[in-house]
Amino acid sequence: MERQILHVDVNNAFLSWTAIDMLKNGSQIDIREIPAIIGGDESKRSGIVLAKSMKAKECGIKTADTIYQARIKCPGLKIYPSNFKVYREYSNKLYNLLLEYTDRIERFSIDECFLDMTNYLMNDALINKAKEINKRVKEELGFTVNVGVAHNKLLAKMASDFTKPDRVHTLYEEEIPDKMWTLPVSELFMLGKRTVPKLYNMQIKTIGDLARTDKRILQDKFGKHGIMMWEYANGIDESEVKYLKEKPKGIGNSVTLPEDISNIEKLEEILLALTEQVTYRLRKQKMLAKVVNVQLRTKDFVDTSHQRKMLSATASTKEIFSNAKELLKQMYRKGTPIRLIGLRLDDLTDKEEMQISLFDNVKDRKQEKLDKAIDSLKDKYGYDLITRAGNMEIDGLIKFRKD
DNA sequence: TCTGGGGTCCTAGGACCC
DNA sequence: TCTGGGGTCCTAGGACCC
Repeated sequence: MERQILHVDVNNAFLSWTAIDMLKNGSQIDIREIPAIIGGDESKRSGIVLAKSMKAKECGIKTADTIYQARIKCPGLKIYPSNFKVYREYSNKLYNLLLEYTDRIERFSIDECFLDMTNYLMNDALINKAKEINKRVKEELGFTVNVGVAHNKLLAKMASDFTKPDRVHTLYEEEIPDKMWTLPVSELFMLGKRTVPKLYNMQIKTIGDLARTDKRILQDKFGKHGIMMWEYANGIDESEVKYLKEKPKGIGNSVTLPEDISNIEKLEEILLALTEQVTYRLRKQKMLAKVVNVQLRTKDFVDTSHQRKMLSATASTKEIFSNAKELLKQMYRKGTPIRLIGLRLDDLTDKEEMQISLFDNVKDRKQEKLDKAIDSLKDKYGYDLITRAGNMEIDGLIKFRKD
């Protein structure tokens, strides 16, 4: 049976949401109407463009440009900081409105949703629903969305990416040659800046070129990725709308340091603060982790990571930190200036499913109680006030996250 | 005054086993 | 004297997404 899928994509999400939040707080200007961006903080060495207004886009500013580059492209550019708390709020408002249409909604990111409307509607009725969503979001929530209408997720997503803002587009199978094959191959979902030049060398320049390429040639050159890109180019995608909330597969946190650090003791202190934050989130998920991963980025942007599988899954701050510390020691070359340090936990399992380990001992249980006690203090008095690193300067680097 | 942070999935090579 | 081969697990790194 043919499926009916919508993809709802907020136009310039971070910028639009910042704009209406500012207006709500009495701002006289609508930053959607001027050359403006949402950017990181250059003084914290995270100065990149997160979102741009149409006028900023006309200057040639692209997402992930450095703010430095953006200012050169567009003198007089206005720059505003991001505020994820606000973004989550508006994202939830959108989600709640969409729930009136179906509960089969996959929140693909903070500003994108897939809706499975199969069994609800025929083509024409669905297009009307898409138009209604588009109109209602604008009138009731104050920002605009693009809505893509198709028979699978890939085509719905490609459709919502056509002309912007505030539009509804369809992409049915018979429309693929006109609407999709004519586009440059770089526009295809999952084709990034590494793959596109390789395709260009093979004289594959449009999505149509890719669709007409022998699948086996792509498989030989790109493996599984090659099969996938061929299928996508031909509009084939059987993946389901994942509307049930899934547990995370990994949890991590990393920081770009205010200045490069070449001192392992200092790095360890930051690693402890990261461990505290990540294990706190892990425990909130009621999960245990088996794999610990430490990432370093040098001042020259060389990334390395080392990971280790522990003998048993754990959520203990102490246990995970001791593993992380050893990984750091093992990979850090003395004197190397470090720009970024990160900690990730992978191979997560639900805590309930864990058997009581034979090696479970009094000491471990004591640690668990300690973690629990600290977590509830954090819940009660605020995350930042209760940390083991106990160093305000470092604690300030690691942001509290409410997942 | 260059170049974020949080994820997911895949690959390739080595170790080890039968 | 030549040098199996499949399978799994582990680790490091890469590609892509928003």
